Amino acid sequence: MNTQRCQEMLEEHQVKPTANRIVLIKTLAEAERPLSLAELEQRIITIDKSGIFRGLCMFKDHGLVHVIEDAGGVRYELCRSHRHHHDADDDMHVHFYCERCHITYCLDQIPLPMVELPEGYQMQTANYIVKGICPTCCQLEQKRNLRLNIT
Amino acid sequence: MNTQRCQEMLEEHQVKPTANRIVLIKTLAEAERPLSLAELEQRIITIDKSGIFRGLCMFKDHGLVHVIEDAGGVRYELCRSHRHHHDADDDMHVHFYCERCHITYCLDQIPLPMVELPEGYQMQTANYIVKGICPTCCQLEQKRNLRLNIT
DNA sequence: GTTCTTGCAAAATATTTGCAAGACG
DNA sequence: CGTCTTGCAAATATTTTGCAAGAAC
Repeated sequence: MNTQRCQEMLEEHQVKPTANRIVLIKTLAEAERPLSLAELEQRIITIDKSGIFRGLCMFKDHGLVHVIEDAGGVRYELCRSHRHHHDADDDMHVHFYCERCHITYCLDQIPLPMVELPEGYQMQTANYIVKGICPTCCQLEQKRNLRLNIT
Repeated sequence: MNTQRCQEMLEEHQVKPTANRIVLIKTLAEAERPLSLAELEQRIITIDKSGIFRGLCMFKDHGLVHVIEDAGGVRYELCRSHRHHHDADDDMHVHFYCERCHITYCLDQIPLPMVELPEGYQMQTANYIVKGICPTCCQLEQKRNLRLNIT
């Protein structure tokens, strides 16, 4: 996503487009998966972690990012939906957390299956995280097993 | 769950039933919702937090507890399924995290909707957390609004 | 000027480990 | 004995805040 578009996106969500925020949203947009605060820190050496943190809080409050909690901690992902703020949005998909390599994958192609909540519960958002072994780690393991059998 | 049953449960899962572990599993069994390490610490004053932590790790490794990550951090819940260890188990249900009171509710009656994973992903377990406002907080808010209107 | 934003340092939390003493068999 | 378990303290890691300097308007 180009700088121009990032700026627009911030404005659409009533967030003043400062230089830092544009960098932050751009980084999130370019990420292939949800990133933790620490990962964002690594990718954005120009902004202090407290600045990244505060930016993420602001984005969260304005419905710009999804917050995903998994075994690796809290991760942030740019929200691509068109609704704003705290409404349930239409860009929710399943995530996969690999217990081996600790990467959280977006399964964009799998929309969140909806459930009927009991009376009185009001949904704002939801997270569906499947945990297990990712294809890469599966393959590695298969190779390793093969090697062990041969030896 | 009585002490006897707790002990059996541990043994069924190949965990040596020490006094501490029986207390821990009993506390989990009596909990009406998944508990965090801090909450367990409050409820079990006789065991040090490191002991609780290590107990939970052991239980996790032996398939005795489910680990649930939500906006309130990591929580543990006794697993009532019959399968052991790392297999996907049959006691998975949806949870609801209240953004207002920060309580995580078990929606026991709602089983986890299953999704078809892309080729190569191997599921071990899954978490589905719906976030929003719980019935109690909803009601409180309605009352508050009512009051404000009258005033 | 006034308000908003930022970086730095530090505080507050939360999680995890080392180690020695004790329990268990 | 030798192994496993436990409590305590401390190390790590993570998240969050206070504050003063600077930027934006």
